[in-house]
Amino acid sequence: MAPKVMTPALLDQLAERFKALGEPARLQLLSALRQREQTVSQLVQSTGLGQANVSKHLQLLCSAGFIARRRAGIFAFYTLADDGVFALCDLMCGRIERSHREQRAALKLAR
Amino acid sequence: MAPKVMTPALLDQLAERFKALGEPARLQLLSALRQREQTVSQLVQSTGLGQANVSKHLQLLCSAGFIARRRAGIFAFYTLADDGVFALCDLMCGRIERSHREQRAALKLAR
DNA sequence: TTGCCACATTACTATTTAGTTATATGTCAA
DNA sequence: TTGACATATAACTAAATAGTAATGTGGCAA
Repeated sequence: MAPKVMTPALLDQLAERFKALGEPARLQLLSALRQREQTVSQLVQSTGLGQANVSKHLQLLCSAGFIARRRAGIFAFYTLADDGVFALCDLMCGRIERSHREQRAALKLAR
Repeated sequence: MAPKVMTPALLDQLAERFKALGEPARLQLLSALRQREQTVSQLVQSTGLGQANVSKHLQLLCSAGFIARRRAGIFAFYTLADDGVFALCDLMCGRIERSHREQRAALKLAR
C-alpha cells in the first residue's frame, strides 16, 4: 500500500479522508462513538454541537467510511465502521508528543 | 497515546495535522520529497504547481512538522522530517483498498 | 387521520483556504 | 555597487466549508 508513486486519483481519495479527520468536531464525534454506538441526539448532547451540524458531520464521516448508520424505528444509530481510525490517531498523537518533547529539549538547550 | 478522552487542545492539534494532509497538492509534495531532498524550484517543476503556491504549502507542512528546511546559499532544500508520514498514508490506503473491495463485493451480491 | 418526535436537508452567513499575480527579501557573482 | 536568481510574502479572488435557523421527511402513537 501507499505505492511510491501515487496516481492523482489515489491522492484525491487519500486527501479526502485525511480532510475528514481534519476537523475537531468530527474527531470529537469519533471519540464519543468510541465508547458506544449512539443516536444523533445523544451525540448532540454529549458534544454540545448543534443538531444540524452533527448530522452533517456524521454524513461526511459516513461517506468517508469511518462510521456506519443503522436505522431503528425513529432513531438513527451511528457506530464506528471499525476502530482502525484510532490507529491513525495514535500515530498522529505520537508525532505530536515527539514534537512537544523536541520543543522542550530545544528550549533547554537555548537556555 | 490517543487517550480515550481527548482534551479540546489535543483534538485541535490532531485536526490541524490531519488537515495538513487533507490536500492533494501537499500529499503530492510529500510524495515527491520521498524520493529525495529537493529545492522549491525542483518541486515546482516536478509537481506542476505554481511557485508561490508550493512555497505556501511547504510552510504549512513545515509548521505541522512533516518536513524540514535547510538553507544552502541561494537555495532552500526541503526534506521529510521523518518518513512516519507514510505510515499514516499506508494505513489510510489500506482503508481505501478495503472499501473498494467491499464495494465490488456489494455489487456482485446485488447482481 | 393528527400530532409528535428524531433526523435530514436546505438556504444562508461567515470564515477559511487554495491558487495567482505582483512584490519583497536575500544571496551570489560580476 | 548592480543585476540575476531563488524563495518568501502580500494582496487578492474564487471556491470550499463550518455553523445556524428554518423547513422537510418519515416513523410512531393516540
